[in-house]
Parts: sequence; C-alpha cells; structure tokens
Amino acid sequence: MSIREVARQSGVSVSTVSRVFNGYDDVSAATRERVLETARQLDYVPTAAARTLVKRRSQLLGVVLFTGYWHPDIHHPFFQEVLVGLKHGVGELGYDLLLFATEQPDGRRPDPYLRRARQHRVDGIVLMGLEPRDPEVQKIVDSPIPVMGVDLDITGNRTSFVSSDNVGGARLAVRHLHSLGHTRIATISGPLRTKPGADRSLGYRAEMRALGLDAPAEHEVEGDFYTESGEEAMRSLLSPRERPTAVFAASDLMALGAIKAAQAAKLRVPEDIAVVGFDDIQLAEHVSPSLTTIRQDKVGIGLAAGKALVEQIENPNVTPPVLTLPVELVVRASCGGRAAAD
Amino acid sequence: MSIREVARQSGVSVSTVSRVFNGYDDVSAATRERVLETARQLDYVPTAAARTLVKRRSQLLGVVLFTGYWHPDIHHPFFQEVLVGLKHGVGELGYDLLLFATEQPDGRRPDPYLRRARQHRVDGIVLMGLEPRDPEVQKIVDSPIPVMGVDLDITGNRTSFVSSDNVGGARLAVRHLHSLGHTRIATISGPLRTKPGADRSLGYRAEMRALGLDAPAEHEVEGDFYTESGEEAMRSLLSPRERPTAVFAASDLMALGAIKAAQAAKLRVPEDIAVVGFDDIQLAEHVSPSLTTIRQDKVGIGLAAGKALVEQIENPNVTPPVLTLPVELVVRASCGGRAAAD
DNA sequence: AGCCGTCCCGAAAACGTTTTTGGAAGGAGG
DNA sequence: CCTCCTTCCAAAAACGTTTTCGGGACGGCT
Repeated sequence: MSIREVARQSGVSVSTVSRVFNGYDDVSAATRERVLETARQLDYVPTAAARTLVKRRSQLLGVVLFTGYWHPDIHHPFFQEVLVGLKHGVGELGYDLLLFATEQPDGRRPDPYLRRARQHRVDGIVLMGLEPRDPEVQKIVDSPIPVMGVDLDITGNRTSFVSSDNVGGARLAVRHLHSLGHTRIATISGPLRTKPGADRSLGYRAEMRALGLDAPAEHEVEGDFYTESGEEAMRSLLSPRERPTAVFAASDLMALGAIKAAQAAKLRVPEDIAVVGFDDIQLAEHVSPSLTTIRQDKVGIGLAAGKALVEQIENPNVTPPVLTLPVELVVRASCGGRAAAD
Repeated sequence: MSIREVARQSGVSVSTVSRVFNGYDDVSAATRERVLETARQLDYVPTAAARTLVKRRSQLLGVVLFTGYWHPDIHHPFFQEVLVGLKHGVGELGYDLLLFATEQPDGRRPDPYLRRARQHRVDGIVLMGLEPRDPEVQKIVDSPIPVMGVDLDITGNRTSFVSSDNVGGARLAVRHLHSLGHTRIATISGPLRTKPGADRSLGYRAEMRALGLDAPAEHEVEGDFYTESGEEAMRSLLSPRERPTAVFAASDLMALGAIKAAQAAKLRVPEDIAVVGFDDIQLAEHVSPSLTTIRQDKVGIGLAAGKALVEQIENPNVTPPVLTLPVELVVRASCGGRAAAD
C-alpha cells in the first residue's frame, strides 16, 4: 500500500511512481500505464501526511468559525451558507477544509487557532464569526500564512477580506423607504465595532444626507444583530413623540424583533411603521408580514473567499484585493409600497 | 523549529524532547522544564504530518456533508446545528474536523470520499446529508474506518448512527392532535427511503392505530422534506370531500408549505385545519401562525455523534450502540388548543 | 568516430516525528 | 567488591513521500 510496493510490483523505482502520480511528463507512456494499473490493483492511495511533510504544504485550508453554541440565538444562518460556498469554491481547486474544533463551551480556546494551523501546516486560513479585536486574530494576521476574513476587516501582508457591499445596501434600503414617501427614517444598527455594523450605519447616514433628510442621534440605536436587541431598540425608537415612520434594521433578525415590538405597541406594519431588514435569511420570506430586505449573496461570499484565498496561496507576491460583493433589494410586504398587495 | 533544534538547544536528545511533549513520565523534572522552556522560546510547534506518518493516525475526523448547493432549498438549517454540536463534541476530546470539499456543482464527486479519507488517514468519519443507498456510503461502511451516520441508518462492524426518536416524535404529534379533538388526521411524510422519513411515517401509523383512528392510504402523501413538496401534498390532501381536519407534516418546511396551500384554499389555520411540523427550525416560532412542532435537539445530535465516534475509535473492540435522542413537543399556534390565544 | 541532446529512469537525501532498544549512572543489598 | 534494580536518557530505525542529481541509451550531427 505504500509507493514502494507499487514500485516493486511494477518493476520501476519509487521516484518513477511518484512522477507518475504527480503528472510529470518525463515518463514513457508504457511505464505510466503499467504503474497506474498496478496501483489500481493494489488500491494504492498516496499518504497525505508524507507528502505534506516533504512539500511543506497540506492542500488544507483552516477554517476558524467561532460559534458560541451557548448563545441562544447562535443559529445565525449566515455562516452555514458561507461555509457551503467556501466548500464548493475550494473543492474545485483541490483543497479541503480543516475546521478547527478548539473552542470550549465557556469561550476559552485552549490551543490557539494559530498554533493548530501551524501544526497542520494549513496553506491558508479563513476567519469568520470572531470579534475584530480578538488578540488571536491579530496574531493570525501577523503570521506568514495567507488569511481571508469574512465580514471581518483585516488587512496585511498576505491577508484580505470579503464582505457584502454594506454601505451600498444600507443606502439602497433608505432610498427605497424614501421613495415610498417616508422622511422620518430611523435605523437599528449592528455593533459599530464590527465592519458590517459600522458600514451599514455609514450607508444609512450617507444616504440620509444625500436625500436631505434629518437623521438625529436618537434615530439611531445600536443592536447586536440578534432578535432581542431589535425588539429593545424598537421600543426606544417608539418612545419619542415624533416617532419615525420607517426603520432600517441592519439585520433581518433585528427587523423581526422590531416588528414584534411595534406590534406589541399596537402599531401596524407596514401601515403605521415600515421596516426593512438586511441579509435575506430564510425566515424573511416566510414571516408575516414578509420582510423587505437587502439580500446578501452568502454562498457567493464563501465562494469568493475560497477562490481568493487559493489565489493568494498560489501567487504570494500579489497583494490580495479587498472583495466586495453586490447586494440586492428584495421587496416584500414589511414596508408597504408596491408589494403591499401581496 | 523542528524537534531537532529544540533538542540541540536544550542539550538533550530528540527522543527526550518527544517524550516531554507526549507527557511520558520517564524524564526528570529538571530536563522537562528545560526542554519546555527552550521550546517556548523557539516557539516550537510539533508537526502533525510527521506525527501522523509514524503513528498512523491523525486526530482528524472526516466529515462528509452533502450539500447540493444548487438545490434551491438547500438552506436546510438542520446540519448547521449538528455541525456546531459535532465541533464542540470532538473539540474537547482533542480532534479536529476535516470537511471534505470534494463535491462538484453537478453532484459528481470526482475523488470518492473514502479515498480522501484514507489519504488523510482520518481516524473516523461522520456521514450526513447523503442518500442512504449511495454506493459510496456502502464502501465507506465496509472500510475499516469507524463511521457514524447522522440520520442515516447504517450499521456494521465499526459503524453506527444517531438520530432523533422519530417514531416517538411522530406519535407525540398525532397524540397531541387527537387530544385537541381531531380524528381525521393526515400526514405528509418525508421520503420513505430515508430513515427519518420512514420512522416518522411509522410512528404516525402506530399512533393512529393505538388511538383507534382511521388512517386511509389517501391520508398519507409523501414529500421530500422541502417546502414546495408540502404545498403540493397539502393540495392533494384537500381535494377529497372528506378532508382531514389536521395534518402532521414530517418537517417544518413541509408544514410551512402545507399552511401556505391551506391558506391559498381559503382555509384558516388552525381553525379550519391544524398543522404540526417536525424539527423546530428557527423559522417555526417566527412564522405566522407560529408552528406547533416536534423539537429535535440538533446540537445534541452532533455532540452525541462526535463523542460516540471518538469512543469507537478509542475502543475498537466494543460494538457501538445506535443512539436515539429524545424529542419534545413544542406547542405554538398552528394547531389551536391551549396556545390558540397566543 | 566522436560529440551532443533528448528521453527515461534510478539512488539517495530529506522532511519531522515516535518508538524500540539498550546503556550509563547511581544506589541498595548481599 | 559484586550484583541487581531504578531512573533517566541516547541512538537509530521507521513512517511514505518528493526532489535533486546524475547516468545510460539512443539517435542525429559533424
């Protein structure tokens, strides 16, 4: 089952077998066939470990996906789809994914990610779901291993990131609301320390300004992307006497919470207050009223991240570009307008 | 950076360093400390490939997660949570996950999973999302590598599987419906060739019989777990003159479709027809009417699968038990009754 | 004939560990 | 003084590849 055995049985040297399996062309068609045939008979499979040892690369991409599973709302569907995209993206290029399972229930990570990555000699790392200022992130970025962030703005020598066009999406959302006649438009932003949170907030403000609308400070409240924070935020948005007639929530989950809070306050959505979300998670179309939202191409993000990472691995000299994927407005029922009839 | 360097700098032999790092006790406290210290200074990390080569095991668990990403409804949230559970389960035990990315957009898998598994010398394999009669599955089961199926009934020498108590769950569902006064209870089953599909159908029939209720053939129609099939199934259920007053759908997604179809037929849910689902996906509580359903402990399934697999790896002599996790009835609005006031 | 180029292929070193085998040092017991 | 355990450690083989270096065979030139 080792290359040695194949060599013996086909009457050639070890190096020749190796050459055959690596597709070198300096081996005659006849020997190639003979080697391939005996390999097939012996059911020979090359050992990755040995190859990794000598080539100093593993054809493996490390994935650190921070999913605190104790978080009640962890089921954030975003990363699942990104992962699917990632998988398909790198699969075609001959890489497999190494999912680091080094996270403890209490959030401690006993064996730092970077250490595991080096241990396995992964050729690249994908970072998702962790806090931008996690010290471990910085260590990884500073390492010589190529890194791609997903919704995590890191840059460096061999590192870059991919995310949706968050500011564009936010602008799209408020523009839509405005086109429906709203002028008092509030926002429930994501955590401003995260890239998507900050950018969507930026986009909101930019578009409000561009439209000549007033965006007083009390019309922007910060959530954490999850449902409850949306509920809470909406309550505080509703308290002033001049309440907004529309709100742009920086995530669908928060939009949901917002709608719930509005309904609890006896307001009708969208008649009394319009809501638009961000993400287009599966929920969005099934919920009632169905959610108008900004759709992110989640699979596409994974795909892009994978391909870009491999690109960076195989061309270490070119500095990797920051990738921004387009988003799309999906009009449903939660803000009335032309879809109100649905 | 190799063990050799550490040995040189701390004035001991290579084997001693190895012993220190593997926690053998036949090394004096003094040398141990010295070695550890220089290792720290050199920032030494042992190379997994070399270790794998000689120990013939990798501390890696292969995961084959078949996710046709071209399927419009692929976003099935089930596996995401299972994966999270799996990750945490095996992480504590010192294993990492190797996610095979060898699936092509058109469904071809160019390099069979088993081959990759052997290549990387994974210590065990987790199978999820694939068809029970996929020939590749059989090959994997027949291999000497320990295997755990998730919702995939495979058994063999070193193989077993874990799933929810599907028949119990189904019985729970129809019992609940019956307790609400329903007697004409239909079901939209999952694909009967899959374990969960078959078992939930079995449970439905068993409970109907136990309750002395009539379950004519036209009251059971087979779907594929996804939304559209539920819609379609509901339409055919509604056509006979003696239409059911309640239906048990073998998945939440199908329940959703069913509700949609019922509403399209101008029936009110739950007043005119009650629906209960299975899974308790995130959608279930947000949809309107919110879904009464049977909750699966998805994270728990992953956790159990991981632990059981590792158990089997480390105790190859004991034959692994089939694991069945309890489910739970979650009463919401979609079938009236005591939650109708919600 | 002699020289050179091309085409195939083999020998051997290297990658970084673990494990087996055995041996030196030192103390205890006779 | 001799023998016999312990305790600690070193040497070396083994794991299964890739890659470098070089060499034989063969044909075509001059």
